[in-house]
Amino acid sequence: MDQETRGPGRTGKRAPYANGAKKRAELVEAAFRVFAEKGYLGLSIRQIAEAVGTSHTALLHHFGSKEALLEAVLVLREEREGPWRQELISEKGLLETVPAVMRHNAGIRGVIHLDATLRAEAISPDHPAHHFLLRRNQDFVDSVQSELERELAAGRLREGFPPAVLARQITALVDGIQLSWLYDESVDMAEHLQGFMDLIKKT
Amino acid sequence: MDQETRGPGRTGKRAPYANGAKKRAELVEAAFRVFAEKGYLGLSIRQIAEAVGTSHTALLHHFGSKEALLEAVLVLREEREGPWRQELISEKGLLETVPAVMRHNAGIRGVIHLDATLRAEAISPDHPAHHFLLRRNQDFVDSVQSELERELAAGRLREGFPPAVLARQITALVDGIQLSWLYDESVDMAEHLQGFMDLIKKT
DNA sequence: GTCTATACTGTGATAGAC
DNA sequence: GTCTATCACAGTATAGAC
Repeated sequence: MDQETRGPGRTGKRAPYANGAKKRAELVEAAFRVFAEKGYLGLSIRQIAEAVGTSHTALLHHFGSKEALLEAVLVLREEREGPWRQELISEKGLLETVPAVMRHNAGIRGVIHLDATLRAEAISPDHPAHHFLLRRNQDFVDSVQSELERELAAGRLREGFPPAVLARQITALVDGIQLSWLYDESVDMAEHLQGFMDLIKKT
Repeated sequence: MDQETRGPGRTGKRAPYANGAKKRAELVEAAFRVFAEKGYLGLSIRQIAEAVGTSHTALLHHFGSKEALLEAVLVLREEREGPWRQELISEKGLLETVPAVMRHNAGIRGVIHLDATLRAEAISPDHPAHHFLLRRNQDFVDSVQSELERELAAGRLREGFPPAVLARQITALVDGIQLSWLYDESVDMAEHLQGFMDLIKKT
């Protein structure tokens, strides 16, 4: 949650996670792999700990709660994929990037499953991951919207459809299609997003 | 789940739920009201039982499991709203009905919350409500698709966009926008669905 | 700082008395 | 049909060993 910018703990005493940051990072990494490979099927922290190779209390020592661990996994994913997405956007533009992201997501089912589950669980404002997920979603909407404004200014979009609405539609479509796909993998996520891009493109 | 057509139990002995059906229906009705009014916030069956006015074991006796109760609530909702939706479609057509349904859903937040939560929880195929939700979703996609084909044949839709893809996009958009709205009620669900309808309409 | 051991509360579920 | 125990399991909190 609150990992302020702070150099790798040289002093080794004052700050929490001064040396523990390394161990913590390993655990998140391992947990990420467990989710990505074995999927998210209502795993208890005891099961996660076993798959990762520690005790469940050790996990809690580093993360404080189960939800905090789950959130840390999603943060890791964001850190890992954010730059890659941004690069792809500036290379190929938004209209090609979104379907490409969907193709990529089809390869990390467990993480997408975790994402969908946590997002529904965290609807209540007092859920520990609520604000993180709300912010992440809003950031995504904002980033899509600014790209849409660029495309619109370049004359590549149909007129009369406000980017703010289109941005939220795209975001919602991603969420909804991922849910559909989690229920039935024969749903082609990229195709459905590509279809939407074709709808808003100037003919 | 398996409420076959069966007259109100006259004999009062052989069939399960012969007399219990009345009590069961009351319980579902009460549970529905609890969700619609107080919202779904990780309620335990003990809390639901208290709000409904029974013991949690009585609920389990009638429904077998918590998920079965939740599913029964969604079945009740389907039975209640299905006919209304169908009527609206034949009156106003699909393009006006979908936004109208979103306006209606904005008035039953707790049920929408329950729906979103259960849908994410039931992704795993061995979840008790998995097949019900998969079928309900597929039925919705099919029904939207056949309406789109009618609209297309009537010349009211842009050409080159297969109804099968559009139908799934609309379904996913409904799911995704409802999620967005659960996080932030200032999101206008009807507006976003109306916007999509405008995108696929023939100009 | 890191981890183990242990116990506490609440969950969904089951068995059996009435 | 309903209620009283009781169950195994969940997430969590704390004390203390290394």
